[in-house]
Amino acid sequence: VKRWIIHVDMDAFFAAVEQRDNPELRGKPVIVGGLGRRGVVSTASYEARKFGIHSAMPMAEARQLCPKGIFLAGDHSKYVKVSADIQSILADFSPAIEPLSLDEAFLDVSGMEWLYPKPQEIAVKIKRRIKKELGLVASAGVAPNKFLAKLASDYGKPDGLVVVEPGMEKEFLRDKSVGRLWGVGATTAELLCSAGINTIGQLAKADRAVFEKFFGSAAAAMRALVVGADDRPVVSTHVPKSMGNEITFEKDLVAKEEMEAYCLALSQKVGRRLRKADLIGRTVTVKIRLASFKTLSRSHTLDEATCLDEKIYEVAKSVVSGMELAQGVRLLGITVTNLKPWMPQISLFGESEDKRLRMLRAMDSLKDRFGETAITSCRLLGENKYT
DNA sequence: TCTGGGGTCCTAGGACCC
DNA sequence: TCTGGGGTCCTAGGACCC
Repeated sequence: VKRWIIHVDMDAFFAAVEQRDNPELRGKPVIVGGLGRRGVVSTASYEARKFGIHSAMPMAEARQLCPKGIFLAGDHSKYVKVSADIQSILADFSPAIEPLSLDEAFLDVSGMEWLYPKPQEIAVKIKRRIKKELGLVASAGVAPNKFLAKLASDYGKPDGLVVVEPGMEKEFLRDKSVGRLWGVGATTAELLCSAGINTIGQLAKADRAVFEKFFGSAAAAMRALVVGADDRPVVSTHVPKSMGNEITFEKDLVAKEEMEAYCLALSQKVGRRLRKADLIGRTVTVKIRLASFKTLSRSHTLDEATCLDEKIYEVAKSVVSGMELAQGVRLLGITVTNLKPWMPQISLFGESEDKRLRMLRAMDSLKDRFGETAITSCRLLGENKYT
């Protein structure tokens, strides 16, 4: 039961889209990310990477490294559209597509030998079409499973196409660092390093007890992964488990009233997204990051699931007002979990809440048609600096 | 150079029920 | 009279991913 999985990953996606759409940016260091005081780098073009700039780096640091760089806020809705264009190209090659983010996806292309004797022919065609039709460069990895395909696409970047043939798994993995393993991040990699384990090859030689110690319940899966075994299927249907929005302030907040105003704006954002997705949720979680960077979360589970702004806000507000905060607040977030589909046929709310839902949906559609500023609640009038 | 915003999954303690 | 054990839900925190 041999599988062939392709992982397609766009090169420097956001920066590449900006360079595509503005020829003056081509060949130059372009950095897309937050432009505010506390912004971080989202994507750096390859020209910018030469200066040592990379994703998640604070913008201030990036500016130090490359003062002449071109710094852009980026345009998320544009990237969503380009992502859809990429997906529709992928859909011409297999119905089994699993997007991982806007710029990468897995494809299961097993059993297509009658059309393409070799799976890399599919990857070549995909790369060619993305280049020709979208003017963008993608890297691809072709392998018997997801883990290897993802590693392979990364290995050839940029403009790469790397195939891992069955039987070559261990050799391909041997010298890769343990941090490349799925689920091994900075914390675990550091622990492994301290134990003298730096490469996947070294980890593969370790005995069972070592895996138990470092990975606990994931030990068995990890032992499979280090020898290149991974039977996770490509799953094309995704059911969201949570939906949330958060904001980091330019200056830390101290006043509770200000925090509550942001709670309202965030609740409205989350509520609208829930309604758009036809979802309702029972648990509201408020996330607060203090000036010290210590992060707190407080959640409350309702009796009935909701997608109404004011229900979410009510919980968020009471949580925030009840907290004793000895420090300024640098981040505030609201997330709704415990989600389930909202059935338009059945009224899940009382009559007045159904009415309120119809009102909110009408406002949603006005905003869709005329823009976010088309309509605002009285509560926010005069305070729209928060939205 | 002080550290974004969108998520997923896991753990562990306590409440609560039978 | 001084004490069980399993299952499930809720909550808080943390690692990890792009």
